[in-house]
Amino acid sequence: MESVCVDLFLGFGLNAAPHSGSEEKMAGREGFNQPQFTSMGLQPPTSASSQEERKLEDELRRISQENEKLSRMLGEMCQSYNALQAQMTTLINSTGGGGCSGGRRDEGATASRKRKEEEQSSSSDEGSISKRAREEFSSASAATNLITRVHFKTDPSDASLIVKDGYQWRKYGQKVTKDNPSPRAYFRCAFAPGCPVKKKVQRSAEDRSILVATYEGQHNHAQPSADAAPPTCSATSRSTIDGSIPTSVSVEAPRPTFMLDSTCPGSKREEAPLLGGGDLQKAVAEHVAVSLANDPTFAAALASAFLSSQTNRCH
DNA sequence: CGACTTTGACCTGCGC
DNA sequence: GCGCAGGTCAAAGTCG
Repeated sequence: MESVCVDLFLGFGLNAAPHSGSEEKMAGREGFNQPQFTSMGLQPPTSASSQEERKLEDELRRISQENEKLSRMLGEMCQSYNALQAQMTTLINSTGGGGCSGGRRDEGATASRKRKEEEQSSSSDEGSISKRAREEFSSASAATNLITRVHFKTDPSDASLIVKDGYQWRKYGQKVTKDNPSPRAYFRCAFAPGCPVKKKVQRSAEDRSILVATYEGQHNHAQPSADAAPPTCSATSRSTIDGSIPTSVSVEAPRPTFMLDSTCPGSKREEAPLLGGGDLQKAVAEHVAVSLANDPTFAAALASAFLSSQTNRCH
């Protein structure tokens, strides 16, 4: 298990000093503003500051401070996470690799594994080969296991458990589960032979108008159609596909990873668990950039600053 | 007739 | 070891 700590001092756009973290730089208005405008490709205001500009500066300063605060909080979280991880490692080492219940579970897993191995070694027909191949695929997908849950808002009168997400799925089973009266449908990716991705679709127990799709694994092929988007895409684009609207997306991973809000377009949801170090940081930066680009407040402030700088240049 | 869906049976893991 | 629940298989049915 590797520790994940993200340097999230957002060194783009609004904050001109990504790694300085110094408050002195923000103290002086000149030192604070100039790099920002130049970093955005804008000319700094040439005339005396108008009231609007001052307002904007205040806003920028406030955002920067908030940014710094969040970075500090994240740093603390990383520290406590690493401390917990260290504690867990020492605990595991001291107990010889597992507790009572875990040991029993491991025994069971070993037993079933042995049984599987026996079956594999004793059989040699084609049926068992394909079965073995499937098992290998599923274990391979388990190695990079990524569980994504997507909630789709649908018409409650529509009883179908079909969620069109751009991939081709083959239904291979349906089951009524204990915790939910509505049946759960099981799908396998049918686009590429050997694609390990599976999908479970079930209506929410609380709200029957919501379809909960659980994706397991990662596609080993490109997305089949461009018009239909994967679950990462915006609700508006998806709602045009089949009328079902994803209301929220969550990602679960077997080891600690940085979670991205997958509801935003352009975020790298499915790649998140594989990322580490520089890639992770890059993805985070991209994600934040996209989020800011979609933030109407930020866009308005940017437009206003641009207009103001242009007006000042003309005068 | 092939591709896809349905559905009961079977398999597997886990708790007791 | 037994029973339960979730997951998967595969034969039968359906559809274009």
